[in-house]
Amino acid sequence: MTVPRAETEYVDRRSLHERIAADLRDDIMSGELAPGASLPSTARLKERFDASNATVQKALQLLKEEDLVVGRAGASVTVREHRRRTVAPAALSTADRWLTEAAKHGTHARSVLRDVAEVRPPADVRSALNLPVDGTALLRSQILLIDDEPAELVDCYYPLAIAEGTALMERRRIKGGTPALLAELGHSARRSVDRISAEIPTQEQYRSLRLTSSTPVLRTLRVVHGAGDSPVEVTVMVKAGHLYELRYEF
Amino acid sequence: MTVPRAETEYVDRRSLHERIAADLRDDIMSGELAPGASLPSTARLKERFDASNATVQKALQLLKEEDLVVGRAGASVTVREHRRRTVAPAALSTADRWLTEAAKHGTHARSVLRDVAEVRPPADVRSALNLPVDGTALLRSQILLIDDEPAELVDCYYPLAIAEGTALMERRRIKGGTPALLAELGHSARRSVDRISAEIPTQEQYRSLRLTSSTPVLRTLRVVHGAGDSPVEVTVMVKAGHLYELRYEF
DNA sequence: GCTACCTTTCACAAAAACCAGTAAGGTCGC
DNA sequence: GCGACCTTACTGGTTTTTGTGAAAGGTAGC
Repeated sequence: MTVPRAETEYVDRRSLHERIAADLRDDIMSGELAPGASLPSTARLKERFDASNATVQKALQLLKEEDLVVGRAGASVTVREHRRRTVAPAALSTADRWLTEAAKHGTHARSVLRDVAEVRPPADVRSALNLPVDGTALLRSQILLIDDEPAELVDCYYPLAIAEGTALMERRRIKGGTPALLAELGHSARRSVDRISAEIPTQEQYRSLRLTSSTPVLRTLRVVHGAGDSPVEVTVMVKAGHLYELRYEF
Repeated sequence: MTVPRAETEYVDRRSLHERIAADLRDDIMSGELAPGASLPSTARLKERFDASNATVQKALQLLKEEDLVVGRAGASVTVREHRRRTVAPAALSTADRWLTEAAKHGTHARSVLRDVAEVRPPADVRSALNLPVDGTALLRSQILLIDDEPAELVDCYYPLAIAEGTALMERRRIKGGTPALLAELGHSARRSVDRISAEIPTQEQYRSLRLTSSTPVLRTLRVVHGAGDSPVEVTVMVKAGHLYELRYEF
């Protein structure tokens, strides 16, 4: 019968090995533990976190599954090469720019068109498109693969008034990219607004992005405005948190 | 003795009630379930997720702890008012701008100076400041409170060459804000670069921000460049993921 | 080859997650 | 006020996870 005090006693409810992993992960991601460096030994970590051998091991197991560290029996657990993919909004704007960008870094990237359909978009997209509650839009759903690993989910929504009768409605890749096509149609982008948030992945996202443990996702809701500031395209991009970093300059 | 197939069988390893909470949370955050709306009944959720009564309740319990929903016995579990705080980079630049911004929205915000000290900054900050591995910088660590709830951790790092002998080194609030002071010192901001990532909170962050369940955090590493493009200030901002949304326009 | 240090693995107690079912009691439309 | 539907709470029982401690076995320097 423990009596929790209101303010003073605030505890982390995650399991011990998750907490240990969280702190070590931060040391790695912040660069405190650089790639190639060794983590403190199990004995040392036992001390630092006041945990048992196996619990520390389980924490390390999590980091291994995230491909952050490798352990060799007898030697030490070392930090792997893990540079996060930095992506600036300009590079984001089309999947194609993306692909060429990736090629420069020696990685193989490709996008797969998952679905093209007229759907009732989620409420936040709907309001960005100025649609009524029962309004529909054209959805082009893609998934980006880097070295054949799923890396990002991209859902592009277009107003039907714009998409109707164009190549956008066809279930195949747009040659030259959608921005070029939209520009041809007289809807070139004048202004873009990104809204970024960190989310806990849904089951769908978890499976599609092949996430491990409790990785968060980075969600970007992009509204592209055309002439007269009317919305031309709304894109929802969901990336695995540990793979990406967004870069904005101003 | 189950034989896991390599590619096809990829499963979500989170506990069932966490997965249920994740999907419901997405319905709420995307606006699918608007504030005031009722969630499906326990019986319906049991069906939808193929779970038992108690498991569904546990999922709902998580959402209640996040203040996303309220349940009244007999009636239904309804979505609470939860508008996320949207914050644009301009409004971010000083804690003071922040405070006046908050006042406009009828909320009470204040910042507490936690610490002022010369420290060896984390590696990513260090490299942004062009410091050697053993270099130090001045840290001004603050925490932002909104309605007396911790909302954001702000760590500002300044090169010693700039901070030395100025009010920055004193353990008290800067009148007029640090940007104004820096400008006076001849280090006005010419260019800023933000790098945004989603992270799993460390134990420190978890406790300081009073996080619940497995909420991620939104981390912004801002590098402010002055004349000659030399770094004048590096700020690390860590916000609770469910409270914030970043907005960038270009 | 020896030794110190390290990771890894195994056996086992305690805790929790989960299920099925039941029951108490609140809310709302009729 | 009645009944349908709802949230909440509790029981008992199985399975999985979390945690501990000790032992097995690899690595590297001497």
